[in-house]
Amino acid sequence: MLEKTYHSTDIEARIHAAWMKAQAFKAGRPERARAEPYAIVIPPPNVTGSLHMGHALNNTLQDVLCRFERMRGKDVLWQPGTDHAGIATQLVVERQMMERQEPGRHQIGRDKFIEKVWEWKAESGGTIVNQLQRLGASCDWSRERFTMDEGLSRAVLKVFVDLYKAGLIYKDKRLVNWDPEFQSAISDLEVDMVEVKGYLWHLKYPLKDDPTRFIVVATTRPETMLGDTAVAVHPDDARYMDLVGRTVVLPLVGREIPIIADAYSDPEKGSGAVKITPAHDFNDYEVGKRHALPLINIFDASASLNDNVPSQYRGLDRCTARKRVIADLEALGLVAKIEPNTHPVPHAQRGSAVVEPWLTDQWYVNAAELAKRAIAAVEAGDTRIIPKSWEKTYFEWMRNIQPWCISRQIWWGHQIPAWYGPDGKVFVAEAEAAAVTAAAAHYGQNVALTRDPDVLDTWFSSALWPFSTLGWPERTAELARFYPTSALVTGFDIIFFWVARMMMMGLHFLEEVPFHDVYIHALVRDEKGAKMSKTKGNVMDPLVLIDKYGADALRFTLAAMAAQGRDIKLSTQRIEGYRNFATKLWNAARFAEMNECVRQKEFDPGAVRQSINRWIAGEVERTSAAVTDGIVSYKFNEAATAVYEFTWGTFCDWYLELAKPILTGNDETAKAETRATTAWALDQVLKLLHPFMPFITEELWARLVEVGIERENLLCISSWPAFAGLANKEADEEIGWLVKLVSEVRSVRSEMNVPAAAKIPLLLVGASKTTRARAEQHEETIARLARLAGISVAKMPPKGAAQIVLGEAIAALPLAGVIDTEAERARLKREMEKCAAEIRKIDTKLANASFVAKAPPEVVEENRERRAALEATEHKLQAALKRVETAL
RNA sequence: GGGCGGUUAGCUCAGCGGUAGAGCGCUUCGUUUACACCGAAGAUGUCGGGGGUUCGAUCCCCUCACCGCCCA
Repeated sequence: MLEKTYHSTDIEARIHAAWMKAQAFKAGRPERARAEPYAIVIPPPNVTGSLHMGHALNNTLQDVLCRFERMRGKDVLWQPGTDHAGIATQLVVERQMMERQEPGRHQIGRDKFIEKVWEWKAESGGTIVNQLQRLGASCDWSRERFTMDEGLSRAVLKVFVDLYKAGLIYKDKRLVNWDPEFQSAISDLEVDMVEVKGYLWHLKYPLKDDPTRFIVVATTRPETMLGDTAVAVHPDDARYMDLVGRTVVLPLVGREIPIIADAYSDPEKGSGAVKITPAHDFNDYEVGKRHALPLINIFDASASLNDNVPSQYRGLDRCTARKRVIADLEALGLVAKIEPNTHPVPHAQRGSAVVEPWLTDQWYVNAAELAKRAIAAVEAGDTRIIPKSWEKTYFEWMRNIQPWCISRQIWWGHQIPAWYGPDGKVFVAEAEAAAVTAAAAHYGQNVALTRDPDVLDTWFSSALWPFSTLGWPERTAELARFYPTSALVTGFDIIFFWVARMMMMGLHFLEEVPFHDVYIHALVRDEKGAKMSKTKGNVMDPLVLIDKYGADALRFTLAAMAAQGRDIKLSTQRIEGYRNFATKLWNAARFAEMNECVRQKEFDPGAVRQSINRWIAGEVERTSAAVTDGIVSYKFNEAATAVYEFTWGTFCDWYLELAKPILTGNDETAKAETRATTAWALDQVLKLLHPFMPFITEELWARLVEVGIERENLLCISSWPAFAGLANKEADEEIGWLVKLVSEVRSVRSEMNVPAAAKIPLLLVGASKTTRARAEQHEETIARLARLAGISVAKMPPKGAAQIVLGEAIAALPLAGVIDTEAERARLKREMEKCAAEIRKIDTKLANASFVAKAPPEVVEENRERRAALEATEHKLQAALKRVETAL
């Protein structure tokens, strides 16, 4: 016997264990060898990470897809794993070493340090994997991968070497985002623009040929003036026309630098003239390239001033340098103005150092070349981006793609397979031996080689994820079966980093897109719409919510709110509502159990005779179609809503209520059929709900057959409901009438303040044969649901009766003595007014000649029919009102 | 500055050419043996403003306002 309330915490771990034991999520189950494959690779979470709300949404949606397709009979591979998160992991381990007051990484050396990282990984890495399991993620956990695994590392080496040989990887000196604290290049992804309150300094640079004349430049970073190599003005800026081509003498430095004309300079901003520091600003770098300006690097790796600046500034850090430069310029009277200014400053996501654009030698991927096919594939529809609006973002980025800097000056990661000879010549090979051989051939003798100390960007290995996890570069059976994968589900913030790069690599190395569909979902925000962040303290921990409301409730909430193109503002109230929904389902199952609604083998929903059973079968059919449509079109909210409404609003509110009189009655045939139908319909609910609420449905699936026929399978590998021909017009109309009658009677009772306990008679007036038959057949049910004493037929409504117009008939509730006649009169009047207003609206339409002429005939016809029906109702109401008024 | 998205019931959000919907909250009633994490009934909307297209606009187009995000 089921308990009265569903307790998620009691069952979730047990159900998860059952799934694991049955290996239910293993791809390549033998009985599905011929089934259609369906594959999703998880966007690998960071190995140092823990589950946040974004993961919860992302993985809920993937799980909905996977569980759904698995139930549809496909051979599903949901490939799990984590990435090695080079910088984040190295930081975590270094911090830990520091806390333990152990020697730093430079002291213990690279190999020892890497060992320590692996130790850390073994102990505390991948907690997110367990957390995903708590969410119910049906990944094939036996295939879990890590980007630093041997096989995946081999893939990285091969890709690097192949791309190098193809000239698509090369070394270059360019500006990169440099983290001076961490002393590594970092990716754009790892840079956050933070609005910072600072100043705009207006500096005066004297003209070389007329030191009494100055050009004023405005800057937020005055210390970089030591590296200026030009001043730029807008070509159309009349104020400076005569200055273009002349030179100024850079104060403090004494360097003579040109005044150039470049549209980059914004005449509206500051003074309209801008200093150009090509080695320390991305925009200036581009200007420098256009005008062949020299690049003067003034910082060392820790962003302190180097030997390229006058001696008094050497060795100063950025902050001190700024103060000194300003002080010195002020002393010279060269600061024209200082105004407060808020501007974005790049900060490193990890460690939050101010990022410095810095000129270094790094390895690059020629992304523009690889992007060509990635663009074409989306244009051709080989990969669909859903919702389509994101295509634009994808194309925009791909068409303006910059060389991809892939080297990082850290230790944890895939060390770049490049070796240098004594003269600096580079030998790229998958293994050192091959590099040595190549070097020997080149130099004509054996020479000592030094390996490039840098490692590759973590994203470099993540880009290979859709095929490296399947065994590539080996041509494995999994690769043949599951590549290209079916879908990738991710947030829009990483379209560029995952989607774009996976596309490039997949197309280059496998000659096929990595996935057919890319579903881009929204961001989860707090209930006020703010982005969740640790600093704001508004993060909602999914695990806390799972503990409190159950994984099913959290998942259902996320899915139900995952409307395309809109962020999710999550509130606990909503989760609570879906927790209640789980309890509702639990109690419906409990009711079924108490009434011995036992599953029957060979039950045929198309063969039931009772109208409520025929009706519910049709409703199941409609619902399963709606849920299926919703999921296949990635409209998760529509699918979730459809199954919710059916379960609560149709199955619980009406079907079970209508079934009660039969289940407690004496018609054994009807009772047996209704029991079987209830069991069947409940099974269908469990199935339709399973992708969203896997735990409770799996539990009920097992518990509902404690008596009766055993299940052949766990719910998660049972079959998805797909029916045709169950809908029955007659039954639908009959039950529709019944529902309407009961609702109207309840409504009138409530409005007339009839005490809930009072049982009153109902008289049908002017009812057709069909109506009378329906009333007779369902008398007991109607009486029970509407709390009536009985139903009979009458020629006229008795005096002082409340009257309900229902189709051709009037249902009269003789309430003489109970009823407030004046209230009834008001009620009828209100009803009439509503009718009349509708009729007026329709009349306006029908009186419009062009509406009748131009609107589709079926719309015109529909309006005519509606009008006729409304008019009939109005007449009946009119008559009813008259009767009430004469009684007054 | 460029681009994208939003503005619908008190709140959170669906809908998106032809009778405005849900959940929560609110009001009233109710312990009818599945469920008070419940049931029944009810109230609440110039669908951001202004133009336009259309027989008809919450929905399509233009424009303005406000909010948010991305890029520069």
